[in-house]
Amino acid sequence: MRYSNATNYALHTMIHLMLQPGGSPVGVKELAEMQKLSPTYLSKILTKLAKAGLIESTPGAKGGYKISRTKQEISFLDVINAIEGDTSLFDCSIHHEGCLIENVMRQAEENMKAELESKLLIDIAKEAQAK
Amino acid sequence: MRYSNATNYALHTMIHLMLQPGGSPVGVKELAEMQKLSPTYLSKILTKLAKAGLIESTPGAKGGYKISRTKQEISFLDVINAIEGDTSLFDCSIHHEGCLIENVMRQAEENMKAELESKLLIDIAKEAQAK
DNA sequence: GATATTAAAGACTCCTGATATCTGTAATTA
DNA sequence: TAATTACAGATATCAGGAGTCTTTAATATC
Repeated sequence: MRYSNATNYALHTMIHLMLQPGGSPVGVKELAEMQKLSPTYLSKILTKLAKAGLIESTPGAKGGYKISRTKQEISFLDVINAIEGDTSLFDCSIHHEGCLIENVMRQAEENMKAELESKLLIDIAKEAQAK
Repeated sequence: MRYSNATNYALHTMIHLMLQPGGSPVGVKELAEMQKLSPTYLSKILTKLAKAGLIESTPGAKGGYKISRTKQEISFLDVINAIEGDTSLFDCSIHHEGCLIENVMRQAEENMKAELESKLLIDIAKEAQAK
């Protein structure tokens, strides 16, 4: 099991948008070329991010995408949930109520999610810019 | 993304074997009926667990499977690694060296793994038995 | 208002891996 | 020897990931 490629693309795209000077939106074509993806495929990912409220889209000429929320608010977990959906890593289909094994797995999952929620994109963006 | 059903079956089987009195092995048929699986399918899962050194198999009449390691040593992570393989949840295929995003994801994964390594099957087995 | 530009949405294909069963073979013990 | 079991392999099915193409809707600029 592993996170999908789409999540990887989404994270990189978000970082890139954050490093964009001014409020001018960036077109899908430009974003797609950077990661060597087809614009239509990346569009699907961007649409998910937009529906989650992480970015804003403006159609038409000179349109594109830009960060919508205050940059300081967006965490890794926000992006992951937007793409993967917030499903749980483990469901015990055998015992339908209060499986002890499921409890342990859920607890471990929470530990990971907590870490991902505390990490903000803006910090990584600044770090990347410094290089 | 989620853990496979096989991991779920493996965990439940391990707990069951731990609660087995004495050192007598348990046959596949009995283990399979309990989880309503075909014996051949469960055999594959058991083989993985055996190759990982978590259980031992004795063929022949009155044969079956039993816990091999000292019970106190086996953690959730041991079982998961035996079934899922030791893969990482996130690989950045874009930047091949030192991706900042990958670093964050790996750190979060470590948090989860640490929790799963600290949880021992024997504790859950005892808890289940108390009920 | 017409046109060019861009995002949005849906249908579609391809492929991998998970899930699961059945059959047959080899090994071991009663 | 006969019964029981592990073990390997082939097969079928199904879901989801990955990605492309086409059409539709919205916006800005001339």
